[in-house]
Amino acid sequence: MKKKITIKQLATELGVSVSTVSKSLNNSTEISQETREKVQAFAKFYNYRPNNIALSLKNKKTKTIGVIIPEVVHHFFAMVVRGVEQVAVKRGYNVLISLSNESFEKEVINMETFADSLIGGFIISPSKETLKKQDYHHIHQTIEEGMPVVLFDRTVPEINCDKVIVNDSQVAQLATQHLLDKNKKNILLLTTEDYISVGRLRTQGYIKALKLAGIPLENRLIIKTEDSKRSDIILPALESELKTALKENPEIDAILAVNEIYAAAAMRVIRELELNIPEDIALICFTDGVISKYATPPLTTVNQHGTQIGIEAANLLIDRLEQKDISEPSITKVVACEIVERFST
Amino acid sequence: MKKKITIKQLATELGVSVSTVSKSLNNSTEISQETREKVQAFAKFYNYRPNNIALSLKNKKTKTIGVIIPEVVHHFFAMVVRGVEQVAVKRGYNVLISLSNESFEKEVINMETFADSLIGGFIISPSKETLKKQDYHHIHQTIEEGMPVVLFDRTVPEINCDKVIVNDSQVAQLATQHLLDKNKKNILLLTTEDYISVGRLRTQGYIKALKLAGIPLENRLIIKTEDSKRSDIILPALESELKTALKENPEIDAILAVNEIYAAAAMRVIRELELNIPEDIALICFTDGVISKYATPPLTTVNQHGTQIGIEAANLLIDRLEQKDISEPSITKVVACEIVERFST
DNA sequence: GTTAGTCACGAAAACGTTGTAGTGTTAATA
DNA sequence: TATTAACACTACAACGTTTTCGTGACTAAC
Repeated sequence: MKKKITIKQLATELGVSVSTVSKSLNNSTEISQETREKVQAFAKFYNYRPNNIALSLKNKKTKTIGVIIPEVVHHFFAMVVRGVEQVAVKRGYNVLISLSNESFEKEVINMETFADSLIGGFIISPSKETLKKQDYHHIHQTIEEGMPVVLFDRTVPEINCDKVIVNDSQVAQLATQHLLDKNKKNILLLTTEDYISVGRLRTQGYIKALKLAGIPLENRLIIKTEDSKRSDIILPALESELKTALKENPEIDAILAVNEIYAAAAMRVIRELELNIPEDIALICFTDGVISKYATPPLTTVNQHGTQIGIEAANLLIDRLEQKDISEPSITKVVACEIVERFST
Repeated sequence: MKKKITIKQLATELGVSVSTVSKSLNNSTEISQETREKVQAFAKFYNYRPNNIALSLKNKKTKTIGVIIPEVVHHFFAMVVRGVEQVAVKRGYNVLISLSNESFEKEVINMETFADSLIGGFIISPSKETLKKQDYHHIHQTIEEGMPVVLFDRTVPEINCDKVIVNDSQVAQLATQHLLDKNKKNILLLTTEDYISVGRLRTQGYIKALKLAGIPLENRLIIKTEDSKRSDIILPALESELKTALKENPEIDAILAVNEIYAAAAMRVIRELELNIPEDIALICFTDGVISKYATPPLTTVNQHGTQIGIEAANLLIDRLEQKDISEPSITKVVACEIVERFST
C-alpha cells in the first residue's frame, strides 16, 4: 500500500526545507529554476498531490458546494444535479448532495451537518414540509453566517439570496393558450395545493390565459391535490376525483397537468373512460421527462430545462463564493421553459 | 454577519485554556463538573460547532464518501444514490457525487480530484467507456493508496474489492421462465453488447432458461445494441431493427428487454405494427421505473432494488472505513431482484 | 514533616499547507 | 572599502482541533 506523500516527506527526501518545496511546486520565482525543476520532478515521481483538507483549513474555505434537494429519484431534480455537477467540475468544485426527502427536520439537520465547515455555499430547493411550515430559520442562519445560498424552483420571497426560477406562470399561460389554439375551450387543471409555489404560479398562468380569452373560470375544473410524498395513496384518490369530474363535466376537452405523474394518472383515467387523446381530450403537462417521451401517445410537455437551472445556480453560487465584495445585491435568474409539442395536443 | 466561533475564542472569552475547553466539550473527567458545565453552556450559547476540516486534518480521515456513477438522470442510479445517502446520514457521513457521463476520462479525473484527501472511500459503477477499454488503473491506484472501493452493478472481476451485485443472470432466467409459463415460446431478447456486464449476464440467463425448457436458441431472436449515450441515435436504429425482426419472424410472441428504454422502444414498434400487449406480444423488462409503472399497459418488470443496492454498498464501505484490520477479505453482496407482475405479460 | 497520590488545569505538538519575515552569500554600486 | 541589492533559501506562525505530558495545589498516609 502506497500512502500519499506529503510536502514534508518530499523535503527530507530532497534535503531542502518544507518552504522550498512548497514554493517550488507553486513555481515561485523565489526559488532557482534548477531547484524548482528538481522538486517538481520528484513530486511527479512520487505522485504528490496536495492535501485539500490542509488547504481548506489554511484558506478557511473549501471548494465544495452543497446541494439540498427533496428527492433524487425525480427527473427534474436529477437534471438539476447534473447541471450543478457539470459546472462544478469545470470550475474546480466538488458537489455534496443531501436529500431532504420532503422532510423539514431532515432538511435542517442535513444543512447543519454540511455547514460544519465542509462547504462554501448551498444550492437548495426546500422541502414541501418546509414550505408548508414557512420556517426558514435554518436558511436564514446559514446566510447570516456568511455562506451564500442559491434557491431554485421552489422559491421563497422572504429569503434574500440569489435565485434561479422558471417563468412558471408565464409558461402555464402559454400552455393553456396552446390548448385554446387547438380549439379546446374547457380545460381542466390538475394542480397542487397553493403552498407549493410552482403549483400556485402555474395555476395563476392558467387563470390568466382563460381571462385573456374571455372564458369564465370554473372552479370545478380545477383539481388541487394535497401533494404528499405517499404517491401510492394520493394517486388513486386523484384518479377517482378526476374520473368523477370528467363524468360530471363531459364538456371537458383538455387537461393541463402540473407534472408528469398527474399526467400519467390522467392518461390512465382517460383510457378507462375509453376516450381518445388528443381527439376527445388533449393533454399537456409540465416536466419533459421520460414518461412524456415514451408514453402512448408521446405527450406535449413544458420542458423546464432542469440542467440549465442547475448550471445557472452553480454559476451564481460560485461567482458569489469567489467575489471579493460580499455585499453585492442578490440576483434572480429566470430560465425560460419551452413547450415541446408532441402528439397529445 | 455572525461568523462561526472557535474553541480559541471560547477559551479567551471564558478565561481558560484551549485544552480545557476542548476537554470540557468532550466531557473529559479530567475537568471538574463545574467547569465542564460552564463551558458547555457557553458553547451552546455561542452556537459552537466543531470545525470538521480541522478534525479531518487531525484525524487524517474524513467522514465523506464519494459516489461515482455514469449518470444521475437515470432511475436506477438515482435509486442507488438515494440508498447511499440514506445510510450515510444515518452513520454520520457525507456524500460527494460525481458523474462520469459514461466517459473514461471524466471518470479518471473526477476520481483523482476526489482522492485528494477529501474522501474516505468510493462507491463506483464504472462508465461504459471504462468497461470497454478495460482500463482500471485509476481504481487500482485508489485501492493501492489505501482507500476502500465498493463496486456495484457494473462489476469487474479483476478488481479485488467489495462489491454489490444483482443476481442478473438468475433473474433474467426467471423472467424468461415467466414468459415461458405464459405459454410464450418465441422470445426475442433486446440486450446490450457483451462488454456491459449486466447485459451479458442477462443474456446468459435468457439462454439458460431456453436451454432448460428445451427450446433451441435462435440467434436472430437476439438483438444486441451498441449502448452509446446518444439515445436519440441508437433508439431509432433499435426500433427499425426490431421492426424488421418482428416482421420477418411473425412467430415472436414475447420480448425481454434489458432496460426500460428498450422496452419503451419495443412498445412503440408493437403499436406501430398494430399488435396487442400482451395478447400478441408479451413484454417484460428490467428496471422497475417510472416508464413501466405509468405505461399503457403497465409493464411487468424486474425490480432491481436500486435503493437497497445503495444501502448495501454504503454499509460495506463505511464498515471498511471504520474497521481496524485492513486486510479483511473482500465481500460480495448479492441483492436479489424480484419480478413485479403487471399487465404486459 | 516528608512522601505519594489525586485533582484540575495548561502548554505544546501534531495534522499539511502557505506566506511572511528573516538569513546568509554573492554581486554591484558609490 | 563600505554599503546596498539581489538571490536562494529557511524558520516559523497560522488555520482549529485533540491529546500527551506536564505542573501546581491540595489531601492523605506513614
